[in-house]
Amino acid sequence: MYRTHTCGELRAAHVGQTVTLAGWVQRVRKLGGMTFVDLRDRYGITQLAVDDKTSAEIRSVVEKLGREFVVRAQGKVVERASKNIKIPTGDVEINLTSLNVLNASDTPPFTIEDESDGGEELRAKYRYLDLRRNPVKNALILRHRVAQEARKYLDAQDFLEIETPFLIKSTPEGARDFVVPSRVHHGEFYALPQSPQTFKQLLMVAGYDRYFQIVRCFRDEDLRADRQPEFTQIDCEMAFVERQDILDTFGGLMKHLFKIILDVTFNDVPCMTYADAIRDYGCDKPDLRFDMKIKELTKQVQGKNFAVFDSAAYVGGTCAEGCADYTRKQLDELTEWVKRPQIGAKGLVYIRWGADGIKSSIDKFYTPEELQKIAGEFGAKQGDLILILAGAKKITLSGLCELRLEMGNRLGLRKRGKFAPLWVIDFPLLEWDDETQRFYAMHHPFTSPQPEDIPMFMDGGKEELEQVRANAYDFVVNGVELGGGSIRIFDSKIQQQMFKVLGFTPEEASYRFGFLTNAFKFGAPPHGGIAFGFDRLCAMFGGSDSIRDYIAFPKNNAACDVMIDAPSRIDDLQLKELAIEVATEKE
RNA sequence: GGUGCGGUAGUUCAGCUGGUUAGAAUACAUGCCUGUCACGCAUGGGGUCGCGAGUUCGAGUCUCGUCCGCACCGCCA
Repeated sequence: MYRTHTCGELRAAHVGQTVTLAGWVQRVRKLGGMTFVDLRDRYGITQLAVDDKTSAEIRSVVEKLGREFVVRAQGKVVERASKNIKIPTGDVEINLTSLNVLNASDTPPFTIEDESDGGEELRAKYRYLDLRRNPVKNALILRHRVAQEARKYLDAQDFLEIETPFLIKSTPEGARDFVVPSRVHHGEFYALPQSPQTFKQLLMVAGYDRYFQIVRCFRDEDLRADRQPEFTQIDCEMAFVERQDILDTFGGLMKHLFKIILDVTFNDVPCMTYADAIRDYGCDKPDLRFDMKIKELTKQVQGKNFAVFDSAAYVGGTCAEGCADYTRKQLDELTEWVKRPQIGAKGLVYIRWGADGIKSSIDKFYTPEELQKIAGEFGAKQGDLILILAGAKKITLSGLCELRLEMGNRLGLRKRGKFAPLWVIDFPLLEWDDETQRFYAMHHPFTSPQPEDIPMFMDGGKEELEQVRANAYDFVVNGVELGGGSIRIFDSKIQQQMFKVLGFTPEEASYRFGFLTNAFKFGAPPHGGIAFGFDRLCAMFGGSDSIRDYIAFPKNNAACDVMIDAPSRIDDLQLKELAIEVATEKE
């Protein structure tokens, strides 16, 4: 037996016992006549003590210890002469009776401490060392707990966890697929699932009316701090449900997880339509921890000879409370901020309601009364600063969304520890793409239109189709999209119309999705579902904007695993077996 | 595909308008130290300033290119 206890469990109550511990050397402190060794494992740190009463043999072993050596230590638990209240095992230490080095270690390239001296790149390369650090370890423990709690909750509600295949068929819609060549069928390819979407629908046809899976999904798109090419979803589907059943069931799951993981209680999750979200917040995932609603001013401000406003398709603003004391320099800096390519605004108009009355950057064009009226739109009061953007509607609204979030940050309104959950509903079903001159499904091609919009969907023209709302919903917390889903189409006539609207010929539709439409001929129940971004959920629980530390072995910005050096070339024999030739060297 | 920031000791960084032998902290090594727990003290080794061109009497510093990392835009049904 390598050990009798872990390095995290010994307390004063164990004093007098002889124990064996095994772990990694965190640090050796030599004080001349005495030496202390911090021994670390997953569970904690226990101090080993060596003094002149310790055998010479042990002392010579201790002499040679280095950081991260793996050792096995045997000895008696004793009460410390000077206790360390900072760690749970701080009342005791081990008087060594035996010490073996199980394995030496090279000096690690960065310190294995909570505040490591290692940069991100280095820690990524030595991820197995980074994983020894508490912040990463705790993130993975948190992830484990969230997964277990989600399973427990869903199991108790009769959901079955069923695995679906990873080697599936490429679908043309949506994100780029990761593709796997077939050795047996030259020139043919599997795709890795972007989500188990069609399989969970087939499970509904099969009668497994409550399904879930904590499952890896793959999308070959560029990365972000909150986006990895392989990521994990809590994927769920139910049969014989309407939208409200889904919102209740999975709002319940979220409530449960927030309560049990963070001890945060929220009441029923409010609903907001997509149209309202865009109108009031400029985006489909508003951060509702603070107000600062966006107001449209287009009609009100036009016709006063201010060309910027007169030529704009949309003028709108937001009110930053208590910011009237912004200096010229701060306003200039904010103007530069909105003009960055990421925001893309042409400029920034302000109305400042200071102690000396209302001043603005557009005083030439608007009377104080007119400015006052604009201020009134926002319910502004003395001391407030109104920020206005103008331009094309879509880009201006998204600029206002970013500006609102930025001002929210500056005003400290986006507090950690505060959670504002929200259902966003009634998304548009379709999006027109000018480049390819066709509609794309905003969610996916199996999303049902809202029941009352079905007639419009079945025989509407382009204008009508753009108006059709989807029976889809997103779960948003603090401006982060944590999940989304929809009620699915189960009527084959509606599904055929969907394929037609998306520009598939019946032959194409049958080639791509025939397996699904065929299945639907054999008694498909009404069904719908949702998928939660599990990594994002964990990052939110852990208070991080980045999901990387909640994944044991994440990819870097360029989708590489720098530890194992993937992706990498494969040898010619492998290529030959797969009947693949690499066309151009990417050098 | 694009924008921004960064790349200097094992590591994290400083290094001003170009100018002696490129510094600090930490890590590492050695010695001293009997209650440390970020132990302390002393000494020491450690550098192709990412790479390649260019400007200059002279480049870590300026210019161009290139590679790498991070954040973001596009993209992500």
